[in-house]
Amino acid sequence: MITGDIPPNQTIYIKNLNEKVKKEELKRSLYCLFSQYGRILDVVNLKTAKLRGQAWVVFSEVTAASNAVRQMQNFPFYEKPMRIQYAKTKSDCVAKAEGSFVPREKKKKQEDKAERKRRADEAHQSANGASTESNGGPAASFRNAGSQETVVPNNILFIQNLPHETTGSMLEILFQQYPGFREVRMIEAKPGIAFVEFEDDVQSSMAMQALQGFKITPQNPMAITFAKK
DNA sequence: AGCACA
Repeated sequence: MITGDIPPNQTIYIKNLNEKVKKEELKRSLYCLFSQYGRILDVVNLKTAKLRGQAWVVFSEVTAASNAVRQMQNFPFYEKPMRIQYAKTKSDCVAKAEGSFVPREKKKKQEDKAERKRRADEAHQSANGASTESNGGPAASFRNAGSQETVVPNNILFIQNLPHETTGSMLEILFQQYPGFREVRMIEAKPGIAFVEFEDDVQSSMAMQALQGFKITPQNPMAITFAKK
């Protein structure tokens, strides 16, 4: 098992990422791709010699991380299958949120010593403002959080809950703005649904994330899932 | 392969 014996963590560690992708694009793509599993607090990616090709995605819940580890395992992302594990340690943004953040200074020598020292300091002077800052990234959204059903990615999206008067060209306007768009297919006999095809799974995932819940009318939030194979 | 917080 790829996760080995690493205990569950709300942060996932991803390796085997395509190192040619620029950092900002990679972070944005990871954000889009993984926000289907839950609210994302942070995405960390460094391009140093030791850390390129790897990233951390911090979820607000461990259950979201668990689903992501299982369901996105080996997902082809920029030509390379993602290898996903739980992170080995707590992310700084999580520690900050719960007020236990200790800025690291030297190496990772004896950090429980540092922890003790911090506690002592706090006892003396109890003025410690824990700042909860969230990093940049596209607008957050969470859906499917905690869902147990297995998501099988597909380059074809299945759209439901459309108003019956929706036309193919209306959907085309919406979906063609996302890279990899191929075509919209409506089923004459079945109003309210449509299929939208992209070149690959990554691109269809991005469009799904971007347009999930989009309302053509106030009563019709789009429900987008991957089409069944 | 590589577990950080530019």
